This record gives sequence, structure tokens and C-alpha cells, in this order.
Amino acid sequence: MARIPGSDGRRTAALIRAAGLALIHRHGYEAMSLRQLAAEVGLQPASLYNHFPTKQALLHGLIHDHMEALLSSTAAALSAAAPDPLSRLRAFIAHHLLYHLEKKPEVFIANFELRALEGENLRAILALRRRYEMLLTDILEAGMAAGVLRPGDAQIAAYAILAMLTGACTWYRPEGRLTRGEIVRIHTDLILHGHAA
Amino acid sequence: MARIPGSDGRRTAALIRAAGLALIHRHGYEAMSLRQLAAEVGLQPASLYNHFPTKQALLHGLIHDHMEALLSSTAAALSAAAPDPLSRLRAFIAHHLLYHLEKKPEVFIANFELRALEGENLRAILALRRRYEMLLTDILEAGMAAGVLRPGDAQIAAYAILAMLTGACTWYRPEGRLTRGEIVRIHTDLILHGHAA
DNA sequence: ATCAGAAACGAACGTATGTTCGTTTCCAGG
DNA sequence: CCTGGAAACGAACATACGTTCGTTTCTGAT
Repeated sequence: MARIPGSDGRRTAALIRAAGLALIHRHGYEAMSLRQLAAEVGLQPASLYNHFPTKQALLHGLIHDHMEALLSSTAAALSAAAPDPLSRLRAFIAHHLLYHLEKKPEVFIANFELRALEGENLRAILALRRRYEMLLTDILEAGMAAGVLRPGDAQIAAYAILAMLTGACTWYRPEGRLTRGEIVRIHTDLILHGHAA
Repeated sequence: MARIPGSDGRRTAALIRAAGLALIHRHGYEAMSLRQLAAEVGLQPASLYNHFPTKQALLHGLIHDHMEALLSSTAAALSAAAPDPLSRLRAFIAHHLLYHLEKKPEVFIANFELRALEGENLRAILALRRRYEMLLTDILEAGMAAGVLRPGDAQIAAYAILAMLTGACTWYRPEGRLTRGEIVRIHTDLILHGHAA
């Protein structure tokens, strides 16, 4: 037996990536074996190497593509918002939450499996992440300068907001008690006005 | 060669746990091999089994003890605070941050390596974590009832606060630009009053 | 119609893993 | 002083891993 009738590289590659995403999300990168992955797609382990050169390259590809998609979709959401800092902040919050709630596996992997990346792979992802953080930091600084946000350390503020929002992906269940809209409203409120009465 | 002169079970066990903590923190639980761990402590791999029955039992022990310590030290901090909800909330925030900034490896492991636990081990840890979350949720509910915190979903609010605070451990560096005291002040402020001017 | 390359196969490589076993030496309680 | 258990050793087990190799078949461009 050899090449299978109807086989298509593009489609197989997509299947591998989808299955890899799910397996890494469930078991973790180190715990996922390529034999598992191959079985999930219905391939022999060796055949995976027609589609990526290395297990780590697969992981890096998944994270990289996720970060690129996140960056471009965030840019789109921001440019659709009103230009004042407060509107942009609200748009950022809503977009971050909605996007992340839709892409739980990707988000999980991009946050938890970074340490499995080595050297250049890691550096490239960290650079993308920094670009994303900078989008928020810039909004916060603009808001502080305009007097609509309380002055302070914009970087810490950005970290605090991102941690809080991304944390929501940890406990969110689509069948849960809250709709996505309510989650956005609550978090926007907490970020802007805090918990004090 | 066999039992080594001066060998002491209690001390060796402590060394193993300390080295395990560091290795898991650096490389991840799945990526840490028992041979690495044994070498770090100066033992043969087989000798580890005089101190724990299974690799997973080691992980579970580390997380379990961390959670117990966190719970009891939090209880102490709360009972030292004034009894009104706002004081208790401030005490909780300060204690969570200070404790977590001191115990970065433990916190990292307790949050990142949960998925390596199976069955009863996982259930036990999740129960402890729920108890911890409940400490904060109770404070928030008391504050809402007393009218010093804005009414809302106390559980979501607790998750949001915890994610934000724990996130600080990710980027905090002891040699960084901010002191621990400033970090506490900033986060308390953000939680209570938000970012809006 | 042909043929280069894409896409799969099956087998194997070397290595590493968690763990078990039997043995040996040291320590502490009677 | 003796002895049972504690704490280490070295060797080995079965298994699993990521990856390489050579081969075979199908596909798409010329």
C-alpha cells in the first residue's frame, strides 16, 4: 500500500492541525504522542512528516497562526470602533472576550505550551504577544493622557486586564448560566469602575 | 554499595520535593524525567521510590501541600484583619499577592499542571481550590450585602479578581521596577475603583 | 501520455521513560 | 548487642517515543 486514492495534502494538513489542537488542549503538548495524533487522523506516524518537519514545528505553527489571527482580527475590531480611547477600550475588551471564548483550545495552548518552544520559535511568539499587549497599552495611555482613565502604570494595567479577561476562558462553559453578552458587560463594568460601591 | 552513611529519609524527601518543584517549574511535569530528578538530588532513579510511590504522587503531594499552606495562611491573614468586608477584601488581596509572589514555582505548578492529575488526585485538589475561591466569594457577598461593594455576581467577580492577581506572578520579577508594596497598592486600587477616571 | 513530485505505507532505529527487583549497608529501638 | 526496617545501590524490564528510510501509488502539470 502507498499513496491513498483521493488523498489531498492541503486537507490532510488541516486535519492534522485540527486534531493536534484538540489533543494538545486535552493532554498537553508533551503528553500528546505523534502516534496518537496520527491515529486520530487515520495515518501512519511516518506520514505526518509529509506535513511538518518536527513535532515542535507543529506546535509553533498552531500558536503562530493563532496569534496572527488574533492580531488581525483585533486590528479590525479596533478600527471599526469610535476613535476615542474609551470606545476603543470597550471594543478591545469585548473583542478579546468574544474571540477568546470562541477559541478556547487555541488560547489555552498559546498560553500554556509556550515553554515547550525553544530558541527562535519562542522568540517569534513572544514578539507577537508583545505586539498584542501593546495594542492595549497604547489605548490605556491614550486614555490616561485624555483624562478619561485614571493615571497610572499603563503596562501593569494592561497585564491586569489581560489576565482577568483571559481567565474568563478558564471557567466559561457555553452551556453555563451566563451569556457571552453578559460576560462582556460584567467584565467591562469591573474593569472601568471596579468593585467598590 | 547500598545505604549511604549519614542518609536521612526526611531530609532526602525534602530535597527531592525541592528539586522536583524547581524542575517541574522549569520544564513541566511531563517533560521532567525521574532520572533528571534523581541526578539533581544525587540519587539513583530507583531510590526515589523509597520516598514516593509514583511520579504522579509526587506532583500531587507538591500541589496538595501548597494548597493547604495557602489556605491556612490565608485564614490567618483574614482573621488578623478588621471584620468589615472592605478590610477583609483588602487583606485578601494583599495576602494573595504577597504569598503568590513568594511562591512562584508552587503557584505555577498548582495552576499549570493540574491536568496531569488523574481521578481522585485531581478531585482532591479541585476541592481545595474551591475552598480557596469560596473565601473570596464570601467576602464579596458580605460586601455586597453591606452595601460597600456594588451588587453583582460574586462568583464571576471572584474569578476575575483571582485571575488578575495570579496573573501578576507571571510577569513579576523581584529585581523589577516595582516593589511588592507598589504592586499591592496598584492592584487593590484597580480592583476597588477600576480604570475609569 | 508521460513523468516528476506529492502523499501515503510498513518497518525500523536509537533512545528514553516510569517502574520493579534483589541486594547491601546503615541506623535506631529493644 | 542485636535485629528489623529504612535507605540506598545497580541492573533490568517492558514499553513508548520522535524520527528516518526506502518503497509504492496516486495526482497534476506539461
